[in-house]
Order: sequence, then C-alpha cells, then structure tokens
Amino acid sequence: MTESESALRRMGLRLTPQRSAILGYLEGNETHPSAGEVFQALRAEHPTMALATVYNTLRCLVEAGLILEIRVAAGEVNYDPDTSTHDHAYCTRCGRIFDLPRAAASGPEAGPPGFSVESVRRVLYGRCAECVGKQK
Amino acid sequence: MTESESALRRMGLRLTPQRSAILGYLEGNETHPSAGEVFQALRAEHPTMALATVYNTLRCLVEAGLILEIRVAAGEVNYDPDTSTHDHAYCTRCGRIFDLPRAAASGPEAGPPGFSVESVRRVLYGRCAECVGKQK
DNA sequence: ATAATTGCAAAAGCTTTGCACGGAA
DNA sequence: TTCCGTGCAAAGCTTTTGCAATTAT
Repeated sequence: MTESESALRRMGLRLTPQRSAILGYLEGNETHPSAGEVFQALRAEHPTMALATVYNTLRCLVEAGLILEIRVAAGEVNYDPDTSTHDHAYCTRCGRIFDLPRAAASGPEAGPPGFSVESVRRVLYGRCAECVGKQK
Repeated sequence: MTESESALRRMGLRLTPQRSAILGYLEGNETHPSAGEVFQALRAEHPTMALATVYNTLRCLVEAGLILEIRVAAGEVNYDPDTSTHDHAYCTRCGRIFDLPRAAASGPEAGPPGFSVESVRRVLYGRCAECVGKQK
C-alpha cells in the first residue's frame, strides 16, 4: 500500500480500486490534469469508471489534503499531487501549467484587517518557452 | 464621456448604452462581481439587456485591458475594474474578495526557463474578519 | 449605408446530485 | 452485515454561439 493509500485510510475513507487508480495516476504526475483528463487517462484501464466517480474522488482527496486544486484557466479546475509550497506558471497559449519553487522572500502573507490566511497561491501568466514568439 | 468610455472608443469599440451601463456599474465597484451579478444588478435599469451581452461586453473589456478577470472561486469568473497592480484575499466561507496592496518585495517574477511572464497573480485564501471563528 | 452589437434561444462545457446496486471493512 | 462508494442518468450552472433585428458611426 502506498503512502497516499494509507493516508486515505487514516482519513476514514475506504480504499476502492477506483481511488487507487486515481491516486496512482496522480502520484508524481506533473501535468496538473483536470477531472476530465484524469477520466480519459484511466478509461482504457478502467472502462467502467464513471466521470462522477472521478469528480467525487478528487473532491475527497482535496478535502483530505492529499492533493491541491488550482484555478488558473477559465472553465476548469486542475489538480496537483504536490502539496508542498510552490507556485505555478500558466501558459496562456498552450494551457500547460508548470511548477515553480517558491522563493524564500515571496512577500508578506497578511490579508485585510482580521483576515485569517490559510494558504497563498501565486500564478505567473505568460508564454512558455515553446509558445514564445508564436502568433495568436 | 468618462475616461473608460473614451478608452473604449480608442480600442475601436462602439459605445452602446449597454456598455456604458456595465462600465458605469464596474467603475469604482470593489465587490468583484461575476457576470451573473453584473446582469442582476443592471436588470432593474435595463430590463431588456441580455445575459449574453454582459458576457460579451465583459470579454471585450478584458481584452481591451479596461478590467481584470480573476479566478479564485470554482465555477465562476469575477471581474475587477482596478487594473493597477494589487493582490486579492478570498474568504472561503462567504466568498467575498478583498483587494490588497502588493508589497514591494513580492518575490521574483521568473518562470521556468524561457517563460515570458505577462502578469503575476497572488491570492490569499482564508477567513475574513466576519467569518473567522464561525463554524462550517 | 455599413458593419458592429444586441437580444433571444439553443447549445456546449464542467460539475453536482439522486438513487439503486455492489463491494470494502 | 453495514453502509460507504460506484455507476448511471439527469439536472444545474456558467459561458458560448448562431442568427435575425437593431443601432452606432
């Protein structure tokens, strides 16, 4: 059983084949897939898995703190299995999301008066190396 | 004619009553409304305005650089008439979005190798003063 | 006059929900 | 055995699109 799987159990969640598959796909995955992409990727190996199950599972995993959800593009939520502190760079042409180490001095984390900060997200928007200079 | 309106003209866009109304509603608005909220707010004064027009107009204004779109909550895009450099704080309980001045030292703005940065967004997630301590 | 823009309605995505069956513990 | 989780289908939302009629320039 992987570390993530035992973490699931610790959260009081059952370990089903579907959850194993989704966790296994996310593990070490740096593509920041959306729910739909996870579904497509697992379809070959798990033809009966429902898209709703993918959504349900991803929500569970987020609530359990095993993965992060990131919102950089309109119309979809992407998931990141790396829960350590880091930033993201989003290419506005190809849509890819890159991980970035967060610099030590990334600014004060103070909100408005009385605001209790739980997490800080930082996203760089621009063109990735492959898309720089290309039109449209 | 307001500054925003002449800016519209400069972009080669026509100045319609609907666009004036939307610009007027956004001007100085600090609530970061979604398209649906803009539509609801203008409904009384402009009963014939279509929701699609609101969406079209907001997209125009974003492309013209007159407003910013911000994505902090799932399922909707919010708009910010303040295009100056600043950050946001999002209350995960009540959903309100607050403006934050961006500190001078807000970290390096370098992406992956070859990445050309166009803009940087920073969001603090947490509980606002009114929601801190409240349950759920 | 001309072409952009609107309103309306339909459609397209993404995501959630209800419910009966099936499987993990 | 228990009841959580799955699959399926339907519904909910936000957003986009097609097209005829309207209107800014």
